[in-house]
Amino acid sequence: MTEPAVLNGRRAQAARNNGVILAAARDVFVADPDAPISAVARSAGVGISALYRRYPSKEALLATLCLDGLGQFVTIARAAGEVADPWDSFVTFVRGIVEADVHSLTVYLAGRFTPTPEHRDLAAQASALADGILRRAQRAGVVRADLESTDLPMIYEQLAAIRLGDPDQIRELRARFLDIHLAGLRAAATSYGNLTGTAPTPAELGARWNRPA
Amino acid sequence: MTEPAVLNGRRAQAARNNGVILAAARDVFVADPDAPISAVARSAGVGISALYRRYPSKEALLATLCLDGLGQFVTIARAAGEVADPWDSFVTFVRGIVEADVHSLTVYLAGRFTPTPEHRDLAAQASALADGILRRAQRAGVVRADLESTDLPMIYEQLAAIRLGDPDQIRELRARFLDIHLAGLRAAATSYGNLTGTAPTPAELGARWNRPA
DNA sequence: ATGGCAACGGAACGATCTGCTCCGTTCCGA
DNA sequence: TCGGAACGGAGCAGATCGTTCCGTTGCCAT
Repeated sequence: MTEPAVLNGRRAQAARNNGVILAAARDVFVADPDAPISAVARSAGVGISALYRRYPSKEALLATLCLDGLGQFVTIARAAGEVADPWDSFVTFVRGIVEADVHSLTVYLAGRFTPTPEHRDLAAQASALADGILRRAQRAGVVRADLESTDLPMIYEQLAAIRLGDPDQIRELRARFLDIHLAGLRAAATSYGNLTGTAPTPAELGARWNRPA
Repeated sequence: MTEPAVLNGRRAQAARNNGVILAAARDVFVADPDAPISAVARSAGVGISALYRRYPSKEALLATLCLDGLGQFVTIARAAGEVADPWDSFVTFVRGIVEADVHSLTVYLAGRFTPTPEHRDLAAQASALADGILRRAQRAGVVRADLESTDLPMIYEQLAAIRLGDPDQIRELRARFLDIHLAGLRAAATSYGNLTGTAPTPAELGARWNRPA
Protein backbone atom coordinates (compact mmCIF):
# COMPACT_ATOMS: atom_id res chain seq x y z
CA MET A 1 0.00 0.00 0.00
CA THR A 2 2.66 2.52 -0.98
CA GLU A 3 1.42 5.75 -2.49
CA PRO A 4 1.45 5.26 -6.29
CA ALA A 5 3.29 8.03 -8.10
CA VAL A 6 2.03 6.89 -11.49
CA LEU A 7 -1.70 6.38 -11.70
CA ASN A 8 -2.28 3.32 -13.76
CA GLY A 9 -3.43 -0.14 -13.04
CA ARG A 10 -6.73 -1.33 -11.72
CA ARG A 11 -6.34 0.26 -8.31
CA ALA A 12 -5.72 3.70 -9.76
CA GLN A 13 -8.49 3.39 -12.30
CA ALA A 14 -10.85 2.73 -9.42
CA ALA A 15 -9.63 5.82 -7.61
CA ARG A 16 -10.14 7.90 -10.70
CA ASN A 17 -13.63 6.46 -11.13
CA ASN A 18 -14.60 8.07 -7.83
CA GLY A 19 -14.38 11.46 -9.43
CA VAL A 20 -15.78 10.39 -12.77
CA ILE A 21 -18.84 8.88 -11.16
CA LEU A 22 -19.52 11.90 -8.99
CA ALA A 23 -19.14 14.24 -11.95
CA ALA A 24 -21.45 12.10 -14.07
CA ALA A 25 -24.00 11.93 -11.28
CA ARG A 26 -23.83 15.68 -10.96
CA ASP A 27 -24.46 16.22 -14.65
CA VAL A 28 -27.23 13.66 -14.89
CA PHE A 29 -29.17 14.65 -11.79
CA VAL A 30 -28.80 18.34 -12.45
CA ALA A 31 -30.36 17.76 -15.84
CA ASP A 32 -33.09 15.50 -14.43
CA PRO A 33 -33.52 14.85 -10.70
CA ASP A 34 -35.66 11.81 -11.54
CA ALA A 35 -33.04 10.18 -13.71
CA PRO A 36 -32.50 6.46 -13.11
CA ILE A 37 -29.24 5.31 -11.70
CA SER A 38 -28.44 3.45 -14.89
CA ALA A 39 -28.22 6.80 -16.66
CA VAL A 40 -25.47 7.83 -14.29
CA ALA A 41 -23.58 4.62 -14.97
CA ARG A 42 -23.92 5.06 -18.71
CA SER A 43 -22.83 8.68 -18.53
CA ALA A 44 -19.82 7.74 -16.43
CA GLY A 45 -18.95 4.90 -18.79
CA VAL A 46 -19.03 2.34 -16.00
CA GLY A 47 -21.27 -0.49 -14.93
CA ILE A 48 -23.95 -0.26 -12.30
CA SER A 49 -21.92 -2.28 -9.85
CA ALA A 50 -19.22 0.37 -9.89
CA LEU A 51 -21.80 2.73 -8.44
CA TYR A 52 -23.03 0.37 -5.78
CA ARG A 53 -19.51 -0.39 -4.66
CA ARG A 54 -19.21 3.29 -3.70
CA TYR A 55 -22.68 4.20 -2.54
CA PRO A 56 -24.96 1.76 -0.77
CA SER A 57 -28.06 3.19 -2.45
CA LYS A 58 -29.30 5.84 -4.79
CA GLU A 59 -30.34 7.84 -1.80
CA ALA A 60 -26.79 7.86 -0.46
CA LEU A 61 -25.50 9.10 -3.79
CA LEU A 62 -28.04 11.90 -3.83
CA ALA A 63 -27.18 12.82 -0.26
CA THR A 64 -23.50 13.05 -1.14
CA LEU A 65 -24.26 15.11 -4.20
CA CYS A 66 -26.38 17.49 -2.18
CA LEU A 67 -23.67 17.83 0.44
CA ASP A 68 -21.27 18.79 -2.33
CA GLY A 69 -23.74 21.35 -3.55
CA LEU A 70 -24.12 22.88 -0.11
CA GLY A 71 -20.34 22.98 0.19
CA GLN A 72 -20.11 24.80 -3.12
CA PHE A 73 -22.73 27.25 -1.93
CA VAL A 74 -20.74 28.08 1.17
CA THR A 75 -17.51 28.41 -0.81
CA ILE A 76 -19.11 30.74 -3.33
CA ALA A 77 -20.73 32.82 -0.62
CA ARG A 78 -17.50 33.16 1.34
CA ALA A 79 -15.59 34.26 -1.74
CA ALA A 80 -18.27 36.76 -2.71
CA GLY A 81 -18.29 38.11 0.83
CA GLU A 82 -14.68 39.20 0.33
CA VAL A 83 -15.57 41.53 -2.52
CA ALA A 84 -15.21 45.11 -1.33
CA ASP A 85 -18.05 46.84 -3.13
CA PRO A 86 -21.39 45.76 -1.67
CA TRP A 87 -23.21 45.63 -5.00
CA ASP A 88 -20.39 43.74 -6.68
CA SER A 89 -20.32 41.39 -3.73
CA PHE A 90 -24.01 40.70 -4.09
CA VAL A 91 -23.78 40.22 -7.85
CA THR A 92 -20.75 37.98 -7.56
CA PHE A 93 -22.60 35.86 -5.05
CA VAL A 94 -25.82 35.44 -6.99
CA ARG A 95 -24.05 34.96 -10.28
CA GLY A 96 -21.84 32.32 -8.71
CA ILE A 97 -24.79 30.38 -7.35
CA VAL A 98 -26.62 30.52 -10.66
CA GLU A 99 -23.63 29.63 -12.82
CA ALA A 100 -22.69 26.66 -10.67
CA ASP A 101 -26.34 25.58 -10.75
CA VAL A 102 -26.13 24.98 -7.04
CA HIS A 103 -29.88 25.19 -6.69
CA SER A 104 -30.35 22.12 -8.88
CA LEU A 105 -27.89 20.30 -6.65
CA THR A 106 -29.56 21.19 -3.40
CA VAL A 107 -33.23 22.11 -3.41
CA TYR A 108 -34.12 20.07 -6.49
CA LEU A 109 -32.58 17.04 -4.81
CA ALA A 110 -34.12 17.78 -1.44
CA GLY A 111 -37.01 15.54 -0.51
CA ARG A 112 -35.45 12.60 -2.33
CA PHE A 113 -33.33 11.54 0.62
CA THR A 114 -33.50 11.92 4.38
CA PRO A 115 -31.21 14.79 5.32
CA THR A 116 -28.45 14.28 7.85
CA PRO A 117 -27.57 16.79 10.55
CA GLU A 118 -24.62 17.70 8.35
CA HIS A 119 -27.03 18.80 5.65
CA ARG A 120 -28.99 20.95 8.08
CA ASP A 121 -25.80 22.41 9.42
CA LEU A 122 -24.37 23.38 6.06
CA ALA A 123 -27.72 24.73 4.95
CA ALA A 124 -27.83 26.95 8.01
CA GLN A 125 -24.33 28.23 7.32
CA ALA A 126 -25.25 28.85 3.72
CA SER A 127 -28.31 30.89 4.47
CA ALA A 128 -26.48 32.89 7.14
CA LEU A 129 -23.78 33.82 4.66
CA ALA A 130 -26.32 34.78 2.02
CA ASP A 131 -28.18 36.82 4.56
CA GLY A 132 -25.03 38.77 5.41
CA ILE A 133 -24.25 39.57 1.80
CA LEU A 134 -27.77 40.76 1.12
CA ARG A 135 -28.00 42.86 4.27
CA ARG A 136 -24.73 44.58 3.55
CA ALA A 137 -25.90 45.51 0.06
CA GLN A 138 -29.16 46.80 1.46
CA ARG A 139 -27.45 48.85 4.16
CA ALA A 140 -25.31 50.36 1.41
CA GLY A 141 -28.51 51.30 -0.37
CA VAL A 142 -27.77 49.43 -3.58
CA VAL A 143 -30.27 46.58 -3.30
CA ARG A 144 -33.95 47.34 -2.80
CA ALA A 145 -34.88 47.28 0.87
CA ASP A 146 -38.10 45.33 0.42
CA LEU A 147 -36.26 42.22 -0.68
CA GLU A 148 -35.88 39.59 2.01
CA SER A 149 -33.26 36.92 2.14
CA THR A 150 -35.89 34.22 1.82
CA ASP A 151 -36.68 35.71 -1.58
CA LEU A 152 -33.30 34.69 -2.90
CA PRO A 153 -33.99 30.95 -3.19
CA MET A 154 -37.02 31.78 -5.29
CA ILE A 155 -34.76 33.66 -7.67
CA TYR A 156 -32.37 30.73 -7.96
CA GLU A 157 -35.35 28.51 -8.55
CA GLN A 158 -36.61 30.67 -11.37
CA LEU A 159 -33.26 30.73 -13.11
CA ALA A 160 -32.72 27.03 -12.57
CA ALA A 161 -35.98 26.46 -14.43
CA ILE A 162 -34.41 27.77 -17.63
CA ARG A 163 -33.54 24.56 -19.40
CA LEU A 164 -33.49 25.20 -23.11
CA GLY A 165 -30.87 23.61 -25.31
CA ASP A 166 -27.46 22.28 -24.38
CA PRO A 167 -25.59 23.24 -21.19
CA ASP A 168 -23.77 26.07 -22.94
CA GLN A 169 -26.97 27.69 -24.10
CA ILE A 170 -28.53 27.17 -20.70
CA ARG A 171 -25.65 29.02 -19.10
CA GLU A 172 -25.96 31.83 -21.61
CA LEU A 173 -29.70 32.17 -21.17
CA ARG A 174 -29.46 32.15 -17.40
CA ALA A 175 -26.89 34.92 -17.52
CA ARG A 176 -29.21 36.87 -19.80
CA PHE A 177 -32.16 36.62 -17.46
CA LEU A 178 -30.08 37.16 -14.40
CA ASP A 179 -29.35 40.57 -15.89
CA ILE A 180 -33.06 41.30 -15.81
CA HIS A 181 -33.45 40.09 -12.25
CA LEU A 182 -30.51 42.17 -11.08
CA ALA A 183 -31.86 45.28 -12.75
CA GLY A 184 -35.13 44.70 -10.92
CA LEU A 185 -33.35 44.18 -7.62
CA ARG A 186 -31.48 47.48 -7.57
CA ALA A 187 -32.63 49.97 -5.00
CA ALA A 188 -33.61 52.41 -7.74
CA ALA A 189 -36.28 49.98 -8.92
CA THR A 190 -38.27 50.81 -5.80
CA SER A 191 -39.32 54.01 -7.53
CA TYR A 192 -41.79 51.90 -9.51
CA GLY A 193 -43.40 50.68 -6.31
CA ASN A 194 -42.71 48.20 -3.57
CA LEU A 195 -42.97 44.46 -3.95
CA THR A 196 -46.42 43.03 -3.48
CA GLY A 197 -47.14 40.07 -1.25
CA THR A 198 -44.81 38.61 1.33
CA ALA A 199 -41.61 36.64 1.09
CA PRO A 200 -41.65 32.93 1.97
CA THR A 201 -40.96 32.04 5.57
CA PRO A 202 -37.90 29.98 6.46
CA ALA A 203 -40.23 27.19 7.56
CA GLU A 204 -41.90 27.10 4.18
CA LEU A 205 -38.55 26.88 2.47
CA GLY A 206 -37.37 24.22 4.89
CA ALA A 207 -40.46 22.10 4.25
CA ARG A 208 -39.04 21.16 0.89
CA TRP A 209 -36.44 19.01 2.59
CA ASN A 210 -39.05 16.61 3.88
CA ARG A 211 -39.82 13.43 2.04
CA PRO A 212 -43.08 13.53 0.09
CA ALA A 213 -45.89 11.92 2.02
CA MET B 1 -84.46 14.48 -26.51
CA THR B 2 -86.06 17.80 -25.61
CA GLU B 3 -83.77 20.48 -24.22
CA PRO B 4 -83.92 20.15 -20.42
CA ALA B 5 -84.56 23.46 -18.70
CA VAL B 6 -83.80 22.03 -15.28
CA LEU B 7 -80.48 20.23 -15.04
CA ASN B 8 -81.06 17.15 -13.01
CA GLY B 9 -81.16 13.49 -13.70
CA ARG B 10 -78.42 11.24 -14.98
CA ARG B 11 -78.12 12.90 -18.35
CA ALA B 12 -77.57 16.33 -16.82
CA GLN B 13 -75.10 15.04 -14.26
CA ALA B 14 -73.06 13.67 -17.13
CA ALA B 15 -73.14 17.01 -18.89
CA ARG B 16 -71.98 18.73 -15.75
CA ASN B 17 -69.21 16.19 -15.35
CA ASN B 18 -67.72 17.42 -18.59
CA GLY B 19 -66.79 20.67 -16.95
CA VAL B 20 -65.86 19.12 -13.64
CA ILE B 21 -63.47 16.71 -15.28
CA LEU B 22 -61.80 19.36 -17.38
CA ALA B 23 -61.38 21.62 -14.37
CA ALA B 24 -59.94 18.80 -12.31
CA ALA B 25 -57.58 17.83 -15.11
CA ARG B 26 -56.46 21.41 -15.34
CA ASP B 27 -55.71 21.64 -11.66
CA VAL B 28 -53.97 18.30 -11.47
CA PHE B 29 -51.80 18.62 -14.56
CA VAL B 30 -50.88 22.21 -13.84
CA ALA B 31 -49.63 21.07 -10.46
CA ASP B 32 -47.82 18.05 -11.94
CA PRO B 33 -47.64 17.37 -15.66
CA ASP B 34 -46.66 13.77 -14.91
CA ALA B 35 -49.66 13.07 -12.76
CA PRO B 36 -51.45 9.78 -13.39
CA ILE B 37 -54.90 9.84 -14.84
CA SER B 38 -56.29 8.28 -11.69
CA ALA B 39 -55.36 11.47 -9.86
CA VAL B 40 -57.60 13.42 -12.19
CA ALA B 41 -60.45 11.02 -11.57
CA ARG B 42 -59.99 11.24 -7.83
CA SER B 43 -59.80 15.03 -7.92
CA ALA B 44 -62.96 15.18 -10.02
CA GLY B 45 -64.75 12.79 -7.67
CA VAL B 46 -65.42 10.47 -10.55
CA GLY B 47 -64.41 7.02 -11.71
CA ILE B 48 -61.79 6.35 -14.33
CA SER B 49 -64.34 5.19 -16.85
CA ALA B 50 -65.98 8.60 -16.75
CA LEU B 51 -62.76 9.97 -18.14
CA TYR B 52 -62.38 7.37 -20.87
CA ARG B 53 -65.93 7.88 -21.99
CA ARG B 54 -64.98 11.46 -22.88
CA TYR B 55 -61.38 11.17 -24.01
CA PRO B 56 -60.08 8.13 -25.83
CA SER B 57 -56.71 8.40 -24.14
CA LYS B 58 -54.65 10.44 -21.73
CA GLU B 59 -52.96 12.01 -24.70
CA ALA B 60 -56.29 13.26 -26.02
CA LEU B 61 -57.10 14.81 -22.67
CA LEU B 62 -53.75 16.57 -22.57
CA ALA B 63 -54.23 17.80 -26.13
CA THR B 64 -57.63 19.24 -25.23
CA LEU B 65 -56.23 20.86 -22.13
CA CYS B 66 -53.42 22.43 -24.10
CA LEU B 67 -55.84 23.70 -26.70
CA ASP B 68 -57.78 25.37 -23.91
CA GLY B 69 -54.58 26.93 -22.65
CA LEU B 70 -53.70 28.30 -26.05
CA GLY B 71 -57.20 29.70 -26.34
CA GLN B 72 -56.83 31.41 -22.99
CA PHE B 73 -53.52 32.85 -24.12
CA VAL B 74 -55.10 34.37 -27.21
CA THR B 75 -58.02 35.74 -25.22
CA ILE B 76 -55.75 37.35 -22.66
CA ALA B 77 -53.50 38.80 -25.33
CA ARG B 78 -56.41 40.25 -27.28
CA ALA B 79 -57.84 41.87 -24.17
CA ALA B 80 -54.48 43.30 -23.16
CA GLY B 81 -53.98 44.63 -26.66
CA GLU B 82 -56.99 46.87 -26.15
CA VAL B 83 -55.39 48.71 -23.25
CA ALA B 84 -54.50 52.21 -24.36
CA ASP B 85 -51.25 52.85 -22.53
CA PRO B 86 -48.46 50.72 -24.02
CA TRP B 87 -46.82 49.93 -20.68
CA ASP B 88 -50.12 49.07 -19.04
CA SER B 89 -50.98 46.94 -22.04
CA PHE B 90 -47.72 45.03 -21.69
CA VAL B 91 -48.12 44.59 -17.96
CA THR B 92 -51.75 43.52 -18.28
CA PHE B 93 -50.72 40.95 -20.83
CA VAL B 94 -47.83 39.41 -18.91
CA ARG B 95 -49.68 39.50 -15.64
CA GLY B 96 -52.65 37.80 -17.24
CA ILE B 97 -50.53 35.00 -18.65
CA VAL B 98 -48.79 34.44 -15.35
CA GLU B 99 -51.91 34.59 -13.21
CA ALA B 100 -53.80 32.15 -15.40
CA ASP B 101 -50.72 29.90 -15.36
CA VAL B 102 -51.11 29.48 -19.08
CA HIS B 103 -47.52 28.41 -19.43
CA SER B 104 -48.13 25.31 -17.33
CA LEU B 105 -51.05 24.48 -19.57
CA THR B 106 -49.15 24.81 -22.81
CA VAL B 107 -45.41 24.43 -22.80
CA TYR B 108 -45.26 22.15 -19.77
CA LEU B 109 -47.74 19.87 -21.49
CA ALA B 110 -46.03 20.09 -24.87
CA GLY B 111 -44.07 17.03 -25.84
CA ARG B 112 -46.54 14.76 -24.11
CA PHE B 113 -48.89 14.52 -27.06
CA THR B 114 -48.58 14.90 -30.81
CA PRO B 115 -49.76 18.41 -31.67
CA THR B 116 -52.51 18.92 -34.20
CA PRO B 117 -52.48 21.63 -36.86
CA GLU B 118 -54.95 23.43 -34.63
CA HIS B 119 -52.33 23.61 -31.91
CA ARG B 120 -49.75 25.01 -34.29
CA ASP B 121 -52.27 27.49 -35.58
CA LEU B 122 -53.28 28.82 -32.20
CA ALA B 123 -49.66 28.93 -31.08
CA ALA B 124 -48.79 31.05 -34.10
CA GLN B 125 -51.65 33.42 -33.36
CA ALA B 126 -50.58 33.63 -29.77
CA SER B 127 -47.01 34.53 -30.49
CA ALA B 128 -48.04 37.08 -33.11
CA LEU B 129 -50.27 38.80 -30.59
CA ALA B 130 -47.55 38.80 -27.94
CA ASP B 131 -45.10 40.15 -30.45
CA GLY B 132 -47.39 43.06 -31.25
CA ILE B 133 -47.88 44.02 -27.63
CA LEU B 134 -44.17 43.91 -26.93
CA ARG B 135 -43.22 45.88 -30.04
CA ARG B 136 -45.71 48.60 -29.26
CA ALA B 137 -44.31 49.00 -25.76
CA GLN B 138 -40.79 49.12 -27.15
CA ARG B 139 -41.68 51.70 -29.81
CA ALA B 140 -43.19 53.79 -27.02
CA GLY B 141 -39.86 53.56 -25.23
CA VAL B 142 -41.22 51.98 -22.05
CA VAL B 143 -39.84 48.44 -22.39
CA ARG B 144 -36.12 47.92 -22.89
CA ALA B 145 -35.25 47.63 -26.56
CA ASP B 146 -32.88 44.69 -26.18
CA LEU B 147 -35.67 42.35 -25.12
CA GLU B 148 -36.93 40.08 -27.86
CA SER B 149 -40.31 38.46 -28.05
CA THR B 150 -38.74 35.01 -27.78
CA ASP B 151 -37.52 36.09 -24.36
CA LEU B 152 -41.05 36.26 -23.05
CA PRO B 153 -41.68 32.49 -22.83
CA MET B 154 -38.54 32.20 -20.73
CA ILE B 155 -40.04 34.69 -18.30
CA TYR B 156 -43.28 32.74 -18.06
CA GLU B 157 -41.24 29.63 -17.52
CA GLN B 158 -39.34 31.19 -14.67
CA LEU B 159 -42.47 32.35 -12.92
CA ALA B 160 -44.24 29.05 -13.53
CA ALA B 161 -41.36 27.39 -11.70
CA ILE B 162 -42.41 29.09 -8.47
CA ARG B 163 -44.34 26.33 -6.77
CA LEU B 164 -44.18 26.87 -3.05
CA GLY B 165 -47.19 26.23 -0.86
CA ASP B 166 -50.82 26.14 -1.81
CA PRO B 167 -52.28 27.73 -4.97
CA ASP B 168 -53.01 30.97 -3.15
CA GLN B 169 -49.47 31.41 -1.96
CA ILE B 170 -48.16 30.44 -5.39
CA ARG B 171 -50.23 33.21 -6.93
CA GLU B 172 -48.99 35.69 -4.38
CA LEU B 173 -45.36 34.75 -4.82
CA ARG B 174 -45.57 34.88 -8.59
CA ALA B 175 -47.05 38.37 -8.40
CA ARG B 176 -44.21 39.35 -6.11
CA PHE B 177 -41.51 38.18 -8.45
CA LEU B 178 -43.28 39.45 -11.50
CA ASP B 179 -42.80 42.87 -9.93
CA ILE B 180 -39.06 42.29 -10.01
CA HIS B 181 -39.10 41.10 -13.60
CA LEU B 182 -41.15 44.07 -14.71
CA ALA B 183 -38.81 46.51 -12.97
CA GLY B 184 -35.93 44.89 -14.83
CA LEU B 185 -37.76 45.07 -18.13
CA ARG B 186 -38.41 48.79 -18.12
CA ALA B 187 -36.47 50.80 -20.63
CA ALA B 188 -34.74 52.71 -17.85
CA ALA B 189 -33.04 49.49 -16.72
CA THR B 190 -30.89 49.67 -19.84
CA SER B 191 -28.80 52.28 -18.05
CA TYR B 192 -27.21 49.41 -16.11
CA GLY B 193 -26.09 47.75 -19.34
CA ASN B 194 -27.61 45.73 -22.13
CA LEU B 195 -28.64 42.12 -21.82
CA THR B 196 -25.86 39.63 -22.34
CA GLY B 197 -26.18 36.63 -24.64
CA THR B 198 -28.88 36.12 -27.23
CA ALA B 199 -32.54 35.33 -27.03
CA PRO B 200 -33.77 31.85 -27.98
CA THR B 201 -34.71 31.34 -31.60
CA PRO B 202 -38.29 30.43 -32.50
CA ALA B 203 -37.04 27.06 -33.69
CA GLU B 204 -35.51 26.35 -30.31
CA LEU B 205 -38.75 27.24 -28.60
CA GLY B 206 -40.75 25.18 -31.07
CA ALA B 207 -38.58 22.12 -30.49
CA ARG B 208 -40.24 21.65 -27.13
CA TRP B 209 -43.41 20.56 -28.88
CA ASN B 210 -41.79 17.45 -30.24
CA ARG B 211 -42.15 14.14 -28.48
CA PRO B 212 -39.07 13.09 -26.54
CA ALA B 213 -36.96 10.63 -28.50
C1' DA C 1 -94.63 -0.88 -14.30
C1' DT C 2 -90.71 -2.22 -16.91
C1' DG C 3 -87.28 -3.09 -20.15
C1' DG C 4 -83.44 -0.79 -22.41
C1' DC C 5 -79.52 1.73 -22.20
C1' DA C 6 -76.47 5.49 -21.08
C1' DA C 7 -73.34 6.40 -17.57
C1' DC C 8 -70.64 4.95 -13.96
C1' DG C 9 -67.12 2.90 -10.40
C1' DG C 10 -63.33 0.47 -9.82
C1' DA C 11 -60.87 -4.08 -9.96
C1' DA C 12 -57.61 -6.21 -12.85
C1' DC C 13 -54.21 -6.74 -16.64
C1' DG C 14 -50.24 -6.03 -19.23
C1' DA C 15 -46.52 -3.17 -20.19
C1' DT C 16 -42.92 -0.42 -18.58
C1' DC C 17 -39.61 1.20 -15.51
C1' DT C 18 -36.27 1.22 -11.67
C1' DG C 19 -33.52 0.17 -7.68
C1' DC C 20 -30.77 -3.37 -6.42
C1' DT C 21 -28.53 -8.09 -6.29
C1' DC C 22 -25.72 -11.54 -8.05
C1' DC C 23 -22.58 -14.02 -10.69
C1' DG C 24 -19.08 -14.74 -13.98
C1' DT C 25 -14.92 -12.30 -15.70
C1' DT C 26 -10.77 -9.52 -15.75
C1' DC C 27 -6.40 -8.41 -14.32
C1' DC C 28 -3.46 -5.98 -10.70
C1' DG C 29 -0.05 -6.93 -7.30
C1' DA C 30 2.29 -9.52 -3.82
C1' DT D 1 1.22 -18.10 -9.75
C1' DC D 2 -2.81 -16.99 -7.53
C1' DG D 3 -5.90 -14.48 -4.25
C1' DG D 4 -8.97 -11.09 -4.45
C1' DA D 5 -10.42 -6.33 -5.63
C1' DA D 6 -12.97 -4.24 -9.10
C1' DC D 7 -16.04 -4.59 -12.73
C1' DG D 8 -20.03 -5.25 -16.34
C1' DG D 9 -24.45 -6.20 -16.96
C1' DA D 10 -28.30 -9.66 -16.95
C1' DG D 11 -32.09 -10.37 -14.20
C1' DC D 12 -35.31 -10.05 -10.17
C1' DA D 13 -38.89 -8.01 -7.40
C1' DG D 14 -41.65 -4.35 -6.69
C1' DA D 15 -44.10 -0.35 -8.06
C1' DT D 16 -46.60 2.50 -11.33
C1' DC D 17 -49.61 3.66 -14.95
C1' DG D 18 -52.60 3.56 -19.05
C1' DT D 19 -56.28 1.04 -20.53
C1' DT D 20 -59.90 -2.43 -20.62
C1' DC D 21 -63.80 -4.74 -18.90
C1' DC D 22 -67.59 -6.08 -16.26
C1' DG D 23 -71.17 -5.65 -12.97
C1' DT D 24 -74.30 -2.02 -11.19
C1' DT D 25 -77.25 2.02 -11.03
C1' DG D 26 -81.05 4.69 -12.20
C1' DC D 27 -83.31 7.77 -15.87
C1' DC D 28 -86.66 7.67 -19.46
C1' DA D 29 -89.60 6.19 -23.19
C1' DT D 30 -92.97 3.06 -23.82
